Amino acid sequence: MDRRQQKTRDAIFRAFSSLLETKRYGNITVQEIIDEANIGRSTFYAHFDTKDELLKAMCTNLFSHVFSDELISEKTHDFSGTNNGLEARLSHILHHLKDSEKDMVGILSCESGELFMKYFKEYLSEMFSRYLSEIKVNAPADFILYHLSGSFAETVKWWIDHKMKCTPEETARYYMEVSCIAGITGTDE
Amino acid sequence: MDRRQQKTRDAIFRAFSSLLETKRYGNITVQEIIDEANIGRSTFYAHFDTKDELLKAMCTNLFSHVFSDELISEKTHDFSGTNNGLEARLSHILHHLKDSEKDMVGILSCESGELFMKYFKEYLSEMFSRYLSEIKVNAPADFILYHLSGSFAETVKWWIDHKMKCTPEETARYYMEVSCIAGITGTDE
DNA sequence: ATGATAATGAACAATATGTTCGGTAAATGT
DNA sequence: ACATTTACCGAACATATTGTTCATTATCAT
Repeated sequence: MDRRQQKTRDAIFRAFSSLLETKRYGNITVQEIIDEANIGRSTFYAHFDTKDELLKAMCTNLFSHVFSDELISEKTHDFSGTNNGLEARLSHILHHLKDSEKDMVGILSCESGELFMKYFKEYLSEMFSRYLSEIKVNAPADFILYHLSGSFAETVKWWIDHKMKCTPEETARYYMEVSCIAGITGTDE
Repeated sequence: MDRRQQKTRDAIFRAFSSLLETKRYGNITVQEIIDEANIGRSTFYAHFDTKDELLKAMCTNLFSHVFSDELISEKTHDFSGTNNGLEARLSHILHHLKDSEKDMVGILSCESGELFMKYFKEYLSEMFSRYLSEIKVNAPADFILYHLSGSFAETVKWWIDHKMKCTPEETARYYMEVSCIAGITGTDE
């Protein structure tokens, strides 16, 4: 990719991220992003058609990082043996999220949080579905999946709202405590 | 309250609700609400300073209805005896929500859902706090509360996304199944 | 060096915002 | 029934945002 594109793209992301720290997504205008990023009007629209697409791109960036281990371990199928249980995996995800703390706090602010959570849950749902067969709960499978993804996403939100003061391990522990999957280890087969 | 006020207020609510059926909250303009409600520009601003306040007012309306039994039973303290357990209470809330199905679907659409959920969880959190002492889970109390409110709100969302095809009772049952409060009855004392 | 690609900035029409104000119609209460 | 209060209207207003276009300039890749 052209260095110039990368540069402006980064500038836009940074500007957006910075604005999210002080304003709600819905109240941020394209104009402000342009001003903050210090780029030309037409340049912005050359990169993103809408504000929503910018947010989506940002989330995708983040998740591709956060879930990168997931994808790798899925591909190499080497997560069956050692300490790759569900709880450890959740800790892992939280660790990655902590790396992006600054962005997270902003993105999760109110309205944009809705979109973020939506995308986040999609990733989570896919992950949890691998454990579904182990779960013995008398409810529809899609409800269980919805619940697990949703409540873990909520856990992350709680964690961030509390300035990530707990360690990822503690947080993952709490989630397991409160979840109906307490018995699941994910270390089967 | 002046009949005229009530009339325009209703018109605004109806217009807003109707718009939410086809558009996302963030993409709805005040202008559209004005046109749909067929009122004067200044009239809208005489009622609501911002779009957010309109949404908030709508949510408050809804919840005061949905949680009305809650408040009554709390006041009269007569929910200790018979079938007033937690599960029954949750069913009750779902029943009330079903009455407002049309509004719900709209409000929950994406961005506005975030605000709706926020307000909803505040009510739920207050309700769940009454059961907190009974819950034996090794995690911070505020986390548990956050989790219970959040996951029940998510349950409602799931329910609505599925066109409320399950009965409120089934839905409440699923929630209890999947929740860490399965043992709680709420019929103590 | 040069052709290709990206950023610029200004200008554009179209729309949205939030406010003001005199006039009109309807409600209230006595 | 009447006078008074109150709400609505609608037009006009300055201001801001949006999304697009285009000619110009700067930067990149090779």
